[in-house]
Amino acid sequence: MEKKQSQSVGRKPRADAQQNREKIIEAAKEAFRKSGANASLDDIAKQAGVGAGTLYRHFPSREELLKAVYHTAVQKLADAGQKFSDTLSPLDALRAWMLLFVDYIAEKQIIASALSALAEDPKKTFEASYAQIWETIRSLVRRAIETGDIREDLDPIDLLRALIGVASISTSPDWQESAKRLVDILITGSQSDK
Amino acid sequence: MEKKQSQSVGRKPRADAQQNREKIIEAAKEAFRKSGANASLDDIAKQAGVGAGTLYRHFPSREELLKAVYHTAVQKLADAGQKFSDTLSPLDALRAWMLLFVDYIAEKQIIASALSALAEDPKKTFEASYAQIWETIRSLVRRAIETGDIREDLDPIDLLRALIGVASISTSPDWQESAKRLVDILITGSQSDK
DNA sequence: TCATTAAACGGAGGATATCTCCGTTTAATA
DNA sequence: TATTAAACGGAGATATCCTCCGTTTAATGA
Repeated sequence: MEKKQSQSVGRKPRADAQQNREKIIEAAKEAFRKSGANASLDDIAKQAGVGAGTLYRHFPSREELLKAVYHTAVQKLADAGQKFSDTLSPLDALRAWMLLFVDYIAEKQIIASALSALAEDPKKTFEASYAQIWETIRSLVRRAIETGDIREDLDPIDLLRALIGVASISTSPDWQESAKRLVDILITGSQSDK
Repeated sequence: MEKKQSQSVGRKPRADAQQNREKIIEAAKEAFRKSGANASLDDIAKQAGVGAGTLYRHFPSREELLKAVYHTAVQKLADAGQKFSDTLSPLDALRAWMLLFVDYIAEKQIIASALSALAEDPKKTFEASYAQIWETIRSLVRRAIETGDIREDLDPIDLLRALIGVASISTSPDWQESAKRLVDILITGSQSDK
């Protein structure tokens, strides 16, 4: 027998595949934000500069695409937490991350409710992401407590709850502004007494 | 001028219109349950035995139809509360209603998340229904307290929370059974000490 | 009971969206 | 550079949405 199947296990994945995947997710994020969760998939493909076939190969269903957008957002949030930790003071890092979290909630609203409607098991879909976010803020807060910038008795979940709460009320269209002001208040209120 | 517009304000609405409306809601309820919130509207019309035009005249959008299904369910729940009050002992009435509430949650899950995804303002969409349900259980519990069947310090909302909680966990497909067993436990636990 | 009429009906069909199929292109490999 | 398997694109088959308008029918009053 000669070479047969060179080494079918070991061929690098094509670079364009991954790129296209990312372009599609980016276009989808925009489209969902602008047109809601029912945005045309063909349009998203067009916007991303790929054929419909490519979109459907990567994401066989709308649900898959929504999940991908969602998980990408969560991943970015976690990555940003790490980056802020590495480059900013503990307090500034926490503040910066909380501001980012506000944007994230805005993005999430539409995606999350669409996913709840479509997903086989919404619970399972979100579990991993909850954990990731939780871990990120926990780490940011711990760091700020260790340097004495933040009160020892601060429970990180209180911060998340406050932000999510504001977003949930979201009665006026300027809730994002209000949420950002809240971040300052929370940061101030969370600092050590001295 | 002669008769002109007989009395354009005072002509009875046609009986078939209301009937068709109800047939459509019934068919939609089934379809959403079986095929999810994206069930084909043309199919629903067919199933209800009406033309597509009729469906769209009654419910110009999917959202309108979902709302109608939802509100109908809530209304039935409230009506049943009244009926149980009139025909059963306070304790049996409360038990019967809680069992019905379990079925309602099952129905609601898919509708509610679809509505959250579609509705202009989900909050507003649900507010009235919350109030209606709240009022119903409050009345059932008060009645049972007055006859001494239920402990005076029982807060009705605890019962709702417990049931909704079970439904939200809903990890296994037999959660409805589990919820029904819970009803018995709750009823027993809520009775007066003597 | 019957003529009148406005309301309601039905469903064909145009517009739009979904999703597949397959011939073509291209990145990896030797 | 030749080979090849993976990835691509987009035409078009299928499905769904939704409107338009000719037809039917329930209410009314003579």
